[in-house]
Amino acid sequence: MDGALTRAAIARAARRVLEREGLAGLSMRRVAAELDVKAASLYWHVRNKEELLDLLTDELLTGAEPPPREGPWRDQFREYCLIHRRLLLSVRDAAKVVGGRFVLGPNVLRLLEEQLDRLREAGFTPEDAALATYTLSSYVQGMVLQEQAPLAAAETTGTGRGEIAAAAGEQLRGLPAETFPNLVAMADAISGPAMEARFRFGLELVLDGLEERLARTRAAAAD
Amino acid sequence: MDGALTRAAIARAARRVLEREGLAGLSMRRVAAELDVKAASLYWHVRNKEELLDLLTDELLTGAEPPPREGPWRDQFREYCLIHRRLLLSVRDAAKVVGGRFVLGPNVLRLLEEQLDRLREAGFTPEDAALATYTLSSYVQGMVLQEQAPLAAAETTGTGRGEIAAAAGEQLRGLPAETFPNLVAMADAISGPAMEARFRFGLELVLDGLEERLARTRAAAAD
DNA sequence: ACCTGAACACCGTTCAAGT
DNA sequence: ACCTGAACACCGTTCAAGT
Repeated sequence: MDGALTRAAIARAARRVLEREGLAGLSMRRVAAELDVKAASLYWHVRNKEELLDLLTDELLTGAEPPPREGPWRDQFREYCLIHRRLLLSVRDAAKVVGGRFVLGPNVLRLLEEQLDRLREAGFTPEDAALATYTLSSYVQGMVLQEQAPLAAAETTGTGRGEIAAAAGEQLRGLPAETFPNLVAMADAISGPAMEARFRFGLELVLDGLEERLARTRAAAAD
Repeated sequence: MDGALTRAAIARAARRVLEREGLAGLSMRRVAAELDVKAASLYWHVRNKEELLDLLTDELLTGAEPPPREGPWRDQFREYCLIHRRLLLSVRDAAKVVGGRFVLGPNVLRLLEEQLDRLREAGFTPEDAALATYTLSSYVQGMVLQEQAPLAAAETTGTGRGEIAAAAGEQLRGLPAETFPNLVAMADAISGPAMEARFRFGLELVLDGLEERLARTRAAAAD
């Protein structure tokens, strides 16, 4: 089934290389080698590396299954975002690949369509529904980008992943207290919270905001 | 003043190269050339390119001035985020450089200290203040990353920047209406809103959520 | 229509050698 | 202490040539 050299096969091969070698190791030559082919061959199917990364971006969303369509919309969208986060986290450097890329691939379209449908059903206006999806996906992407950053840093410096947070705490505590009183005093509060807790905090803020917005929409419609 | 080859001078040179050539054109050799020096020389001051990018990340925040410390905290933080956004937008590929990088440079520390101070004064707990800054900066970064993406795409494809949004709208409208009813029907609502409007929408959601959170904190404290 | 060999102009990084 | 020349092992991309 992998015999044919197609765009889909190239995307899957790129994914395997990314998982194994990271973004820095993702070269046209290695993706080609993964497919037992020479680098130049890829250029028949793909304009350049940018386009290959676009294919890879949609490929990375392949496993994404929407949460069950039951219960309050708020719970559904919390799940949506947690799933999105876990998916990105599950592949090395995934957020860096996806971030800053404008792709309307089949998986993106499928997920977007489903989200918009649920938001409309919940009572959001078309404009608010569209804007809500932008907000949520940007937040998830920005947050996972931050979350995967220390891991990348740990790789280059050779330090362990968990130690990075502790090291950050140390660094903050060691700052001059005259110029950075808050950073010193709040060192634990800053470096302490686990990544998932940080993620959930902001997520609930956005969901709170959306709920208020929906309430106002309904009140206006009732007039 | 630029005679000495220091880490600060290297960071400034990297910024100039980034603005002129973009992230793809930012090579050790070009940064070195910008300083009338050979690439190998940089390695005396900097471990590797990753570390140079870390320096550049903090350098990119150099011009960031906090908004005046007056009026409601909510207005102050709206301004903070708008400033942060404009700053990133003002340098080509800035979001891609900053994103996914864990840097506690002088500028980051200075801005973070100031933000935490204002949040504490507004009545947030240390934990909530720390979490709020994570949420806001992740959101800004994720959003600007999206915003700079079409520009990057326009460069490689040769299309104009404004046309990209229109093209996205066209693409959505042209989708099969049976499988993507919402994407087709809402094509305008999705591709229409200007970038700053999209940014402000999500920003107000987060600020709404923070306001609620603060109200609850105060209610609990009053008991 | 699809793949390859060979080449071009670049990379990041190292290290012995210079001053 | 700081910079360079020269080299190494890679890159992305092109294109004439093969089948």
